[in-house]
Amino acid sequence: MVRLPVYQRILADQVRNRTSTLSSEQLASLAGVNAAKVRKDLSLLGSFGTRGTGYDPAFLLAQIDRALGVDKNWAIAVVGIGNLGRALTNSQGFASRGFHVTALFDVDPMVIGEEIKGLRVRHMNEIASLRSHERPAIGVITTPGWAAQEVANLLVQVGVTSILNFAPRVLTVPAHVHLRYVDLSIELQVLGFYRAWRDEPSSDGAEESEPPPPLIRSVGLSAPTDIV
Amino acid sequence: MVRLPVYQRILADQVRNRTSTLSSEQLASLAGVNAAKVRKDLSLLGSFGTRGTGYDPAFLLAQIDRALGVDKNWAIAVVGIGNLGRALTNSQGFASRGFHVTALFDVDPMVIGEEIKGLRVRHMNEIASLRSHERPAIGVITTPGWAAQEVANLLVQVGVTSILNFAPRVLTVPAHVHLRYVDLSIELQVLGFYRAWRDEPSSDGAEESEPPPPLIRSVGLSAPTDIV
DNA sequence: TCATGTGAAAACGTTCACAGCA
DNA sequence: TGCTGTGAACGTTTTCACATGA
Repeated sequence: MVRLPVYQRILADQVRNRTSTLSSEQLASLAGVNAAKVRKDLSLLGSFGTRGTGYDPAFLLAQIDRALGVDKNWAIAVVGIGNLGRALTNSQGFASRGFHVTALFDVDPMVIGEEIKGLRVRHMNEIASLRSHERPAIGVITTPGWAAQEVANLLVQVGVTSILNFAPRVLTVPAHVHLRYVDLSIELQVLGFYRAWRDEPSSDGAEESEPPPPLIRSVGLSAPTDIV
Repeated sequence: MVRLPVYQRILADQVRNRTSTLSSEQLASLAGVNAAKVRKDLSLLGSFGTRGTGYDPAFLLAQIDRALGVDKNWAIAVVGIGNLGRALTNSQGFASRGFHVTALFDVDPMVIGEEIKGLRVRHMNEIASLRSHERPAIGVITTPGWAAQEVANLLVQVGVTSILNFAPRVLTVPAHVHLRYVDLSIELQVLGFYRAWRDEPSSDGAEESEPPPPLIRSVGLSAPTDIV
């Protein structure tokens, strides 16, 4: 299931390229997984391929879009208009995935009033007075750590029940709120870890004699980040 | 293993707060997992807790740091100095996790020459002429999609064997290069998906009668992003 | 007494291998 | 013939439950 968005993007590419059919083998190699996985994944959505031929990219894409609820078009608010906040707001990817940014907040007077993508950055305190059509389903926190909890509180107050937190803070929210953490530097760390383990096969004399542990196969995003 | 960086950050927090002991239960609740998982995870590193009491945050943190190779201090190059590239370069998190940015590249004449964190942004073509002490172990690609493959080629040419790709492109690299994709909007999508499934319990009449699938437990970052 | 550390069981995800269909 | 779809086998991760030790 976690791979559906990957297939989605690849298929969109293929549709643009006018590819008429795509085998599980091809799709797998583009996605960097094996063919069995692709077939298993897709079979969970239904039987959308043709035996002996493959999949029709456009049709398959439509099925995945439906499964992923791209039609939902969630409203999201971004709080913290630093580099990452801007990157996310300007991102092309959101629209094509069923999200649109409806409100931007910060506390910095230098930033408040600025227009990004036609939206004026407002002071964080105005979160509480959001009008219903701007009221986000999802709040994205890209503030420094010290502000994150207060932002979360404000978002919860105004009825947000899903929060994506990029700030380097563990947040406390009511049980009904769905909270995810993203830490970009963990990705790097994993890469480094992986490298250390692969490229330097126990060249270190002082290391314990333990053989390489099973180690990292996929990384769950589950912790705060410093990138703001 | 993928959770160690999470524990790491939480422990660092606790050390700052002068917490003297921490039970697996407490650590678990901070990390958003269950206590059994925490104990299993930590037991793989060794027996660092005290029965009946818990763990000493500082000591445990030191063990995790060691296991994660924070001492390695990898050199990384960031290619593509847009919002995300800046966010990553300015990130506090890298240094504390054993990374330091040694080189910045772009193609935009407006950006080339700019100084960020004491590093001058250079033209992408200069990747090839990197001096050995700047030569990165890890390359981070935060360019638009169209530039990503060329950047990857240059990085590989200069001997980079680990690449973290934020660009919305599937890249081709030699087999010995370790490549990871990051897609920030997938996190949002997952959140939306999860919400759709939780908050709207089959209110849709036309939906298949299938009960909510097991669904997403952790998200592997494994696809390109649009955020650049 | 209380929380760790750990075998054993259960759940889960991946891979295999092939039947079934175009 | 060629590729999908899928049971069955396999391996890994998570959970359970409790013996162990401070």
